Amino acid sequence: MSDTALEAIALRRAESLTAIVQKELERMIISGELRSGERLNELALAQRFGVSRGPVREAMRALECAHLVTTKLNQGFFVREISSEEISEIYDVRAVVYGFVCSSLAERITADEISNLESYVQQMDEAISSGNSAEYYRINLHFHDETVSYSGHGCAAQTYRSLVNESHLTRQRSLDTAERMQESNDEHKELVAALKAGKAELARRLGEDHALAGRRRWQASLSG
Amino acid sequence: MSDTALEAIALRRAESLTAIVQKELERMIISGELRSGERLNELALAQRFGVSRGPVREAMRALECAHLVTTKLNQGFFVREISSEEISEIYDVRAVVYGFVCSSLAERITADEISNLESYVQQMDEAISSGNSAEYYRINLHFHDETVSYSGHGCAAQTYRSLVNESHLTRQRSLDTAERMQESNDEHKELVAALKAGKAELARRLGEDHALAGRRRWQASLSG
DNA sequence: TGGCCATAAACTGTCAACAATTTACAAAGA
DNA sequence: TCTTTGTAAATTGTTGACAGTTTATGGCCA
Repeated sequence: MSDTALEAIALRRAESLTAIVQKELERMIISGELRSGERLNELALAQRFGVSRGPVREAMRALECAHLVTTKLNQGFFVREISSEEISEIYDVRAVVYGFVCSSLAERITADEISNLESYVQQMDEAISSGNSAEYYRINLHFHDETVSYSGHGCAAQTYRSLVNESHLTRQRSLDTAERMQESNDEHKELVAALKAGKAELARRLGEDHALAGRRRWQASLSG
Repeated sequence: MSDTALEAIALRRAESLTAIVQKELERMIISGELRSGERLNELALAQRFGVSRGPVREAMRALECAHLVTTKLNQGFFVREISSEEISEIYDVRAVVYGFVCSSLAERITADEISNLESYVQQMDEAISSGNSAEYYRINLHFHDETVSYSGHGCAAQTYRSLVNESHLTRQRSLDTAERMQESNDEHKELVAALKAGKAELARRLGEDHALAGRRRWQASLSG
């Protein structure tokens, strides 16, 4: 059988409509394409995706469990509206989980991984220099996602990513000034240095503090 | 309108079939009524609950997101099989989250809440005396659930409970010997004392250590 | 003009049916 | 006896339809 035929079969078998719809809805919510509090019309979404309501409802049940949408009986699904208090709480839990991830990582990180992280830090510095906050935001997300990947701790990674996903429900972007971006990236540098030195307890504290500092920057961006 | 009629309407409106089925499936999985790795026949379950396959599938999608079931395309849903490594990882994250919960709680716990916790500790001592490990297990779960409730931290509570739920996928019960139960309850006593004294950092450490000691007891029960 | 009620439209919750795939089973051949 | 192959049964993935609820519309009356 040809490779392309095998690929076609693999693609066909790769995932259900529910999985595809779920990913796309998640993307639309996180990106803000679907706004906070917005009602999700099942039929309209189904037609947009070219599927029936069944897969759409299944996808929404999964997103409900992930706290990205809520449901009211006989009224349907809504993009979750998240309060400042809830965001603040997420930062708390993210902080201790990320602290744990960093301490674990300090004891197992490889030379390649360190150089990757250093590269991201440099790219973020460049993004700051060119005033490209969107680019900084993107690399910053990737930097943290890579650290949790490198930690090799599946449960911590899942927990962390789930909390980050929830955080995206606020459209407030805290890293929008050069000053805050620089502050944040300086913390990255300290953290990477601790990871490189294999100082687990220091990395834990720096990781935790970085998340909590992120909350302070977010809070500052609320008033500013 | 009569009270009973209002109640009936309230009940009718309270939740969807999906929510009811989800709760029941969750209970059946956690209790072990549905075994690890077992395939979940949609039609059979639907008929058992007296509903159609739609609500059953929606419930399973939510449980999939909660990591209680997995899915294979065209093969359906299965109760998640969890490895020792995964259980061990869950203990790690539970530990840091529970440590955070305890430190928060130390700074806000009320006198009533303290006396409740003390009461649970005493009940657990009695369960040990009478050799009732099932009762100990039950109260122990409740004790920890109450501490996270009292913390008032919704996100930490949800995260903790979700992890505890996953833990239940292992049918291994670590608190099956009087020695381990006593050890565990002694830690409870220390923790409650720290909470009572308002010592946040100590409570954090004791909460975290208690969870990690729980893992050691679980590991001991594996070999023993 | 503004509020209220009746009616129609839209939408959700649920179900039953169909198509496609997987699994079980039995017969045929080595 | 052990594969292998082909067929039937069972099961999943998906769809469309129906009932009940909610929301929107419009006329009526104060």
